[in-house]
Amino acid sequence: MNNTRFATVTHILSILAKSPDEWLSSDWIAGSIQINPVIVRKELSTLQQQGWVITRKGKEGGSKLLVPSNEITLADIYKTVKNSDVLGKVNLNPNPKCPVGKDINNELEGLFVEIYETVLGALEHRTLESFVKKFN
Amino acid sequence: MNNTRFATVTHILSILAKSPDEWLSSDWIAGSIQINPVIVRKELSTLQQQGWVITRKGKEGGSKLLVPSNEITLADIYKTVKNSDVLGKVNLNPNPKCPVGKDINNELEGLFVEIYETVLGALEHRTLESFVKKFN
DNA sequence: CTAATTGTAGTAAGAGTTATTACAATTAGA
DNA sequence: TCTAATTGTAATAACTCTTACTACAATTAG
Repeated sequence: MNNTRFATVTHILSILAKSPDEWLSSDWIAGSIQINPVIVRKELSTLQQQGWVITRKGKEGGSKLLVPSNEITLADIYKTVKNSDVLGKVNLNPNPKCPVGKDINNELEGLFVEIYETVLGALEHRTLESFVKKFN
Repeated sequence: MNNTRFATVTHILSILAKSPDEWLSSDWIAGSIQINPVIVRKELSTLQQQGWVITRKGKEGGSKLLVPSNEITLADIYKTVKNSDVLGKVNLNPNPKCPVGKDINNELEGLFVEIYETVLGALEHRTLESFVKKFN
């Protein structure tokens, strides 16, 4: 991955988890991450689609966690933001007349799945709750 | 990662491993991957720096493996081509006045290292030799 | 009614990726 | 020695992705 979405979403969720009873505005959250509030609103929109967050419009609006922080794992977050494979992409048209070219994409894609599952395994046991405990 | 370098380098090494006694030209290799020969020459240049490949210029030139294919693991290849972390990048300037912003980059970077090592662990037991056995 | 806030479209700057052209340097073999 | 094939590498272009930012309609509390 070559973006900050995992970091941004994890930061947003951490802040929400620290104040589970307050409606926090996108401007306030953006001020902690020091990024543009529009980015925060876009990520909050995907977090709503996940069912993790509820958002209220208008004055005194903002967002809140809808799910206990021990029910969200870092693996869940990774699944939500992942947009590329750990080992990158396969080449589009390897030559089918070559013994290697003919089969390499099958082999690589199998490997990509295996590595993806390995990463999920390493993230599954870590919850948002345990991640947030480190901040005071 | 968001590029094809792992796939390309693995393809190049696989082809070299299949014909360990021949000098294979970048054009020939490029024809199997169906990418531009200049890309292949660039990757061959990094493979020479690794000490994995020897290249001969001029007419009848080309490249050959310099190391037995059971001494190169997919983890070695990943280390060579990796240019981003599995979980992406941290945000550049989280707010130090916020308890989360103050420490999140340390936490995330520790996590990134842990995931990197997990991926290496999953790739270490796979050699180029075993990978190449699948092609005929 | 007012002020604060979300939702979202549109645009722009910058970085990274791949393909491609071009050509000097090198080398085997006739 | 000459020729043809090949590597090494710089330069450029097209394309995609990422982030920042502006703008503004829609919503809502007080």
